[in-house]
Parts: sequence; C-alpha cells; structure tokens
Amino acid sequence: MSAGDGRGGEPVASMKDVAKLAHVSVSTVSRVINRTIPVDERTRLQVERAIRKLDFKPNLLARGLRSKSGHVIGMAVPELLHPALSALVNYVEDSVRQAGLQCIVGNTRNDLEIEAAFIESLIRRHVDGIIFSRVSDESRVLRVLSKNRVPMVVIDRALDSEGVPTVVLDNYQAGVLAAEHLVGLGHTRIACISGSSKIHLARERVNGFRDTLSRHGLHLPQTHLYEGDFGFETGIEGIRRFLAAGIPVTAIWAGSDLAALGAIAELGRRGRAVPGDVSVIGTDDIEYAKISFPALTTVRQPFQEMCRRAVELMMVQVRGQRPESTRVVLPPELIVRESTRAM
Amino acid sequence: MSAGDGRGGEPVASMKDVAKLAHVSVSTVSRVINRTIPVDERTRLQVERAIRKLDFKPNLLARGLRSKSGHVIGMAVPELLHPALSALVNYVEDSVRQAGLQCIVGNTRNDLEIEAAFIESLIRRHVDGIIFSRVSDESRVLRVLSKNRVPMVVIDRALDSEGVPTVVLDNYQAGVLAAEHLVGLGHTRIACISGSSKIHLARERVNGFRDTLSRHGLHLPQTHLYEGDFGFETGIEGIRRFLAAGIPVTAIWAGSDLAALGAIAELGRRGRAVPGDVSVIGTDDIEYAKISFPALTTVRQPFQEMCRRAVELMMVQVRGQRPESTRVVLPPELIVRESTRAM
DNA sequence: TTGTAAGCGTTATCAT
DNA sequence: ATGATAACGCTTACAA
Repeated sequence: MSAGDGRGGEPVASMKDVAKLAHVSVSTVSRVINRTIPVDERTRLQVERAIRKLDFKPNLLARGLRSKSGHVIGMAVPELLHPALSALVNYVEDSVRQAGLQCIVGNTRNDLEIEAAFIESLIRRHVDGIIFSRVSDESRVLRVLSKNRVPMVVIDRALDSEGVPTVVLDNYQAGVLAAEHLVGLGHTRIACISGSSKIHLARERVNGFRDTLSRHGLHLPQTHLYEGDFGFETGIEGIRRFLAAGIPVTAIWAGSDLAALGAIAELGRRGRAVPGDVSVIGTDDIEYAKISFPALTTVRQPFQEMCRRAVELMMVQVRGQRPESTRVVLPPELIVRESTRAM
Repeated sequence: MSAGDGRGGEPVASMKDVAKLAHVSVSTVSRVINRTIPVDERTRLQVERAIRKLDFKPNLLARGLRSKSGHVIGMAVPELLHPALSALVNYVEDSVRQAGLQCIVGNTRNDLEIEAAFIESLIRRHVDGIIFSRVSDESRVLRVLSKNRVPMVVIDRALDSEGVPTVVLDNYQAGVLAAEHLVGLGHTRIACISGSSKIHLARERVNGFRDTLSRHGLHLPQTHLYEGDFGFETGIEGIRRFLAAGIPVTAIWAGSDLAALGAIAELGRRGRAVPGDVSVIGTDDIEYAKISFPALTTVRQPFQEMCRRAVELMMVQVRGQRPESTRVVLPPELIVRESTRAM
C-alpha cells in the first residue's frame, strides 16, 4: 500500500538502453555480446561497462525469435514418478545443460491427449528439439515429425519405422546376461516375469533369456513365464501365479527392477527368503536396486550413456547435420548384489 | 542427397500467411485466435478455415516477447534422482500443466554455480515464475529476487527471511506423530537418525520428537540421536554407531525414508529383523516406502498438496496479485505399514 | 570498425 | 467490426 509497493523494480534494461549509455548503436552492443564480429577494444570496454552498470541480460525470447533457436529442448516421459524414467530425465537434463540448453519436461502420464498437447506446445514454442521416451502412439509422433521437421530422438523404446533416430538397449543381450548368471549359479528351476509380449522390447528380452537357457540344456515352459507389465504389481502377481500353480522355482528373472522388487516383497510375505530360498534378478538398475534389502542383483541399463547419446544425436540434427547412425544400441551390464545366490 | 532431401518441409505458416489466405488483416487473425474482441461470424469462419488449411500454430516466442508471458515457469531442484525431489517435480509439473503453462526443470546438483547459472538463464528467458526446492544459498536467491522481481516460491525448505512465499511441512508436528506412534506401540528404548542440526527443518523435527517423548516420561539422550543428512548412507551409519555403542534400541525414527531404508538394510545385515527386533519409522513417504519389504511405516509429507499450493502461490503473483499468506504450513500424516510393531 | 534499417511473429493502439 | 501501424528486443545484411 505504501509507495514503492508495486512490483517491477527497475524496468529491465534492454540493448537499447545499453547502447544509449555507451554511446554506440544497438548493433555494436550485439556484436560485443555475441563476439561475432571484431569490435574496437575501447568501445568494447565501454559497452561492457554499460552492461554491468545496467545489469543487462539479453532477452532470450527476442533472441530466439530472431535467430530461430531458443536454446530449449523438450523432453516427454510417460511417467515421472517411475525411477527409471526420472533417471532418464536426470541424465538428459545433465547432457542438455552441458550443451548450453535447457529442458522443458512434460509428464505425458501415458495419456495420448496429454502427450499430443505437450508436443504441440513444444512445437509452437519452437524448441530446438524433442526427446521422447516410451512413445505411446507411433503414428501420431511420426505425423508431427513429418509436418514440422523438428529434430527428434526416441529413447528407450524404439519405433520400428526407420528415420527416427533412436537409442535403445540391446534387449536380447539383457536376457542372455540374466540367464547366464542364473545358470552359472547352478539354478535349473528358473522362471521369468516379463512385460507384455506385444511389446517388442519385452519379446526380445525373453528371447535372449530363453535361447540362452536352451543353450545350456534348460527349457523355459510357458507356465514359467508370467507376462504383466513392468510395474511393481506385476512382480507380486507373478509370484502368486507361480505359487498357486505349485511351480517350484529357485530363481526368477524380472523384466524390470520394480517387478523384481514386487516379487521379493511377495516372496517375503509368503515366507520365502531372498536369496535364501529363491534368487531374484531384475532389469534396469534403478536407484532402489542399491538401497533395497537384499540389494538387488540386476541387468543394468546404461541410462546415463543412453541419454548422452540421445542428446548428442539431437544436437547433431539441431546443427543441421544428418546423424551418422540413426539407431544406437547399447549393451547391458550384469550387476551382482545380494538377491541372487548359488544353489 | 536427392531432391527434397533438405529439412524444413513447408516453411511454417505465420499469421501473415493466414491473413493473406483469408483475405483479412493480421489483426483480425489475432482477434480470432485470442477471442479478445468480437469478430464477425463469417470472417471468423474464413480465418479458421485458413488456419486449418495452413496448419497454423501461433509462435509462442513471438507471443511471449510481445505480451510478456511465455507461459513457462522454471523449477530448480538440488537433485533429480532423489525420490522425494522427483516427486516434487512430478507434482509441480502436473499443477503447472493444469494451469496451462510448461516447466523448465533444472537439476542444480547442490552446486551454487549451476544453480546461479540456471536461475540467470530463467530470468533471461523471462519465465513467468520460479519454484525452488531446497535452496542452497539464501542470500544469492534473495539478491536475484530483489533485482528482478520475478514471482518466486520456495518449497520444502523455508527461507527464514520474510517476503519469499514458502510452502513447508509442519516439521515439529512430524516429530510429534513419529514419537506418539512409537510410544503408543509400547517402545521405550527409542533412537533417532536425523539431518544436520544446522538445518532448521531437521531441528524442528527432532524438537517435536523429543518434546513428545518427554511428555510421555521418556528421554532422548544425545547418544540416541545420530545426525547425518537425509541420505541412505546416513541410515547405515546411524545403525553402526548405535550398535557400536551397545545401545539397545527397539525403535528408531529416521528423518527421511531413505535414511530409514538404510537403517533397515544395515539392521538386516547385522542380523536384526525389522520389525521383529527393531521397529523403524521414516519420514516423507516416497514411492519406495510402499514397495520395500517390509513396507515402510512413515510420516508422510503431502508432496502433492505442497506442490499444488506452491504453484497456486506462484500463479497468484504471476497475475500481479499479492499472495494472501506468504507462508503455507501443511500437516504431516502418519502412514502405518509393516516396519513398526508393538513391543 | 561502426551505424542504419529491415525483419522475426506476435499483440495492442489507433483510426476508420 | 476491421485494418494500418507501431512496438516487443534482438540479429543481420548492407552501407558508410
């Protein structure tokens, strides 16, 4: 209510103000800031003094409008509370920041409407690029892409169609690693809790797992394979099924750490100790894997590297170049902790 | 290399193109889009047809430049992999989206340099507002605030200084709830693993805890209080100290769920069952509290509500109003799961 | 080396 | 109800 109450402070200096104070033209100020064209030492110092004096900060909106790059990218994930996906956001943000840009992140909540609206907004905002995780609907994304030609990279879940640069895990190899670990520990009664076989990535993983068991003379019958999703509940449900069917497993591979954790919890509640009675190995290596008890043995997805490569792939496009490879496949890694044990 | 190889597609329609196609002026197009001034039914239809035909999308950069609102806010958190903080991002993003804006999120990594650079960028970008979590350095933030007068809200860790709108947990009450739960279960040998007493919020929590124990005729000696941080390792270290000192506790309150989980893991490795031998209660109610085994009893921090209120507090300022209350204090809630048990 | 001026795509203030 | 036209703050030919 008193004087000086209103917000606003000093009314934000613009290049014009700086120019006036330094007795030069705005273009000279621009040159000093962007170091694009050599400027006389003396005038440069003058301009820099004026900038400091006015605490001038270039307006990124104006710059973006003019030079067609706002130095922002968009990142869409289907779920922000999921530890694997927040890891993705974390590492993408890191790489993006190192490249000098910022990240608009959107949680699409696995909702096509929200996803579409978010992408639409990003395009209106003329972001430099978009990084996607787990796209829910291929066609929609591709339509957006073809219309607007905004640099785009898909991470973690590949689109089958070519042309959209993609970073994925070698999912078959993930299955191989899990199977070899369990077999190496002497297990023979082995089961698998997986994502839906409709999802390419889930199929690949199971194939690698099954093939490797076969190579060791072991069989993975359909009864020993529970297909749910990659969530915690799926782990619980998988154990319930196996127990209800009286299947005497001593080792289980889960297609996600969350499912593995669900399995461990349910086994515990049913009086089975992990790894005493049953060994459990997960997939992903989310943060919780380290801090759970028993700490989770898992097939690690190199999230950090995946994100680094995705951002790299995007920046190449931003610079107007064609990416060398349009599909980056990264190897998984076995991380042995406490939840698996020799028979 | 073939023709049509270059990127760009059709060269993005602008309002001018729409105006030309609809045989009207750009101002009319603007009016149709913003419904700010009544427009003749017939011309409106014409314009709308042209918009559809050209797949015109207003350029948010230009709009932001002109109307001084880019419909973006910035959100800074010190750590994106921490489940409590990714919860914050999740819920803030949700509320912000519902308000029709988007979120630029930055992980400041507890690094003052990064934090300062991020905030600086947000200001250059003329974001509508900034939401902070766990500010590392008060003075710096306040300086930025006073210079630029950008709407700002601090969440989760209050600044002591008045004037910066803040949303916090009633930390004293959190301690009260934890103590009452443990006392109600019949425990008398009670310890506490807390954050540094230098942090106001940690002190408050311990005060609530200690006062409540006193009210029940119990004492919390300094030996039964381990001060670390809010991380997993702190839980481990706390247990080690208690065990090394031969302190026979039967119940522990940890100042974060992460520390509680660390405590449970270390107890397990030392052969103590939870809740069989020792009851453990945490603070926060992160996602992992539900899915750990045993599921974690905890004092819940209402993250969703906190974020909703924070965004609300910010939007009020964005609209140029003064917030009614400059400090919102939300009550914690006791969530009983499996990790605590009666003596 | 420096200045002038024309945009970038909007919104907002005038007239008409 | 509609149309010129001037900003918004910056970059960038083009001149000087």
